[in-house]
Amino acid sequence: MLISELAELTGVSARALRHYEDRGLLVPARDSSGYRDYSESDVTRVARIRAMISAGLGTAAIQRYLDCARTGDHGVSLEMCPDLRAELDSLAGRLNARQAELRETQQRLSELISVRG
Amino acid sequence: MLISELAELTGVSARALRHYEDRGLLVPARDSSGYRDYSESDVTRVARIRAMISAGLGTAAIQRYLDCARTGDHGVSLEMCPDLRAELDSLAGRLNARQAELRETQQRLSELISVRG
DNA sequence: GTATGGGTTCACGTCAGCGTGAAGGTCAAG
DNA sequence: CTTGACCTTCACGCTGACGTGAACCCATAC
Repeated sequence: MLISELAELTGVSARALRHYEDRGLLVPARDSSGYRDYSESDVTRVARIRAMISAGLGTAAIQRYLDCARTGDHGVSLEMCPDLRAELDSLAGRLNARQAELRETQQRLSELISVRG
Repeated sequence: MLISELAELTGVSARALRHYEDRGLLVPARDSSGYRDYSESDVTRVARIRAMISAGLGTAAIQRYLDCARTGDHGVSLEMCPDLRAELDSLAGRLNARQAELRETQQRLSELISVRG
């Protein structure tokens, strides 16, 4: 199918799909005139990519682990690959750190507001 | 005093101090040879700048409101300027939104980890 | 004189996932 | 033939507080 069709089906912009190709996440076939030709299975592949992005994974990490992912009854899950567990734990740690920073920022902001001059 | 001295006193890099000057937040005098010549009061001014940055304010907003700030017994506080209240409330709203997004991300990540394949 | 250890002003790099034209080829329809 | 709606490949813009050389001036000690 054409890129606009896959974009429609997945709700992901055509630009984003091209971006995924640049990152090596989703490399479709090409027809005789150079148009990208996506398969049906690419719909679920895009879903996996989106799930991992929304979980905070970068495209580089996604490329390393995308083939560990599968779509099950309860949404997207990941078959364990070596190092994947560590990578995810690391990411969770960074998210927690960011969360703590954000709370600090909110705290300082509220002080700035409430203390008054 | 020289830029390196102020940097040492405040713990802010010389590059950052020059950046603040570019943004119009801290514009020191110059000596006969063109060197930046900071005053003692610039130490507290840098503290105010850092406090506002760490509260999530951008340099543009800081420039508009820096002179509303003062250093009191309980840290940095802000004298109210017109529009400042609204600006801070707006910022607080964005921080809350970011916080919510982050929690969503953490949620999706934990699902990715716990569901298993 | 010169080897240092400052200082100065540009100005691009960083981090990242796309948005957004720009310039031009492809193809079904009027 | 000519729209017009797609497609293609660049390649800069965005968000923003700095990091990091590059190339050059200033001052002090040797």
